[in-house]
Amino acid sequence: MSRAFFRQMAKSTRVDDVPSVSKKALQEAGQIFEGHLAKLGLKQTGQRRRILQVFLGTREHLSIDELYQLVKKLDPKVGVTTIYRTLKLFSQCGIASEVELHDGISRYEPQLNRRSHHHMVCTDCGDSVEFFSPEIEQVEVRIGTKFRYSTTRHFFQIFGLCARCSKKAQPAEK
Amino acid sequence: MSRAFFRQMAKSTRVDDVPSVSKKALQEAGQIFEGHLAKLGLKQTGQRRRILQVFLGTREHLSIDELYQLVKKLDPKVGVTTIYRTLKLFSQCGIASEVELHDGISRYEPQLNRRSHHHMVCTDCGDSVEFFSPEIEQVEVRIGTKFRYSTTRHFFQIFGLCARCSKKAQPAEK
DNA sequence: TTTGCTGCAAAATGTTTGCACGACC
DNA sequence: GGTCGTGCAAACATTTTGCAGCAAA
Repeated sequence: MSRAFFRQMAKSTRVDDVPSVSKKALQEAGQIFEGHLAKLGLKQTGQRRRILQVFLGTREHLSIDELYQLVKKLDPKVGVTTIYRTLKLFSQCGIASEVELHDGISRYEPQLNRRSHHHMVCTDCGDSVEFFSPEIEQVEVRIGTKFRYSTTRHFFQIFGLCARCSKKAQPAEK
Repeated sequence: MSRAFFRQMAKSTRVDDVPSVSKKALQEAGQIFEGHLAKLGLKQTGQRRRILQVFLGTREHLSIDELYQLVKKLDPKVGVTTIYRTLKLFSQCGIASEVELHDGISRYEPQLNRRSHHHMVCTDCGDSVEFFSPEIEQVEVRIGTKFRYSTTRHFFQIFGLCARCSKKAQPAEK
């Protein structure tokens, strides 16, 4: 029963511009998503499958609109509304995580593929750097245990000025 | 020259509902702000002074509207627009930091008073725990150095289920 | 006196909602 | 067949912008 979802997804894969996903990731996410839908009494649909597939093929923090554009290449008939609603579902079951980049736009990225990477964002020019940090994982575990939370994810982001912008700001500083 | 700002601010303080600020904090922030304005060739105004004063008296992540309501008690004539513009200035010079609580609303909190505390939030019931973690500071420093960013702050938040909610969820899980 | 600031209202942006039709189970 | 999902358009909420009068330097 749990495989139906994945099999159906595999069928609908064949558009050039849409990034491709590894079977394994697709299967893993498909199962999680299917389980989540079942738990809530929701249905599997073509749109949800396609959005998941496209979404999993991405890496960078995607705005709703960017994902919308990508999905439209695979299925021109989808509406933005569906993207919003579906991403909310992804978020709920841990397939997607929301990334706030300071620009007032909601951004999401796949959570399953990419374990724990974080962003450092320049508050002036908006440039960002990606980094990894195992300590952060450990903190999540430690704090979770301490307060008896079963943790699912975390959000960590550093803000500051990138080299260029801080150079620009320095001379005027007294 | 650098004290004028603080002195003027002190004068305008006397409304009951508005949280009070310590002189020290007010002075420190006032100087930073004044310097920032000077650097950009901007002017000191009564509104900016009052907004700073009210803002410094707060602790929790404030939405623009919440701050707006507070400021109006002190000065009923201010407009929201001014709050937006002024908070942007606070942000720029490190007096305020933006806090994204994943609810689509921009929130700010004083950066100078409160050092590095974090939250762990239950995604089911919304309950939250506050905790401190020195490792996180270290990561900020290390990553900042590595990529030549001059960091000003970070945001760290853990998500999961609190003890009660995870107990509730267990039995249904297969 | 010059330049920047303010508040208002209008505009722009991002997101949510109501609804009729269509798809899934 | 019943329920849930979809896309559209309208509604909503938040934030930004243009502008005329006001205030600080």
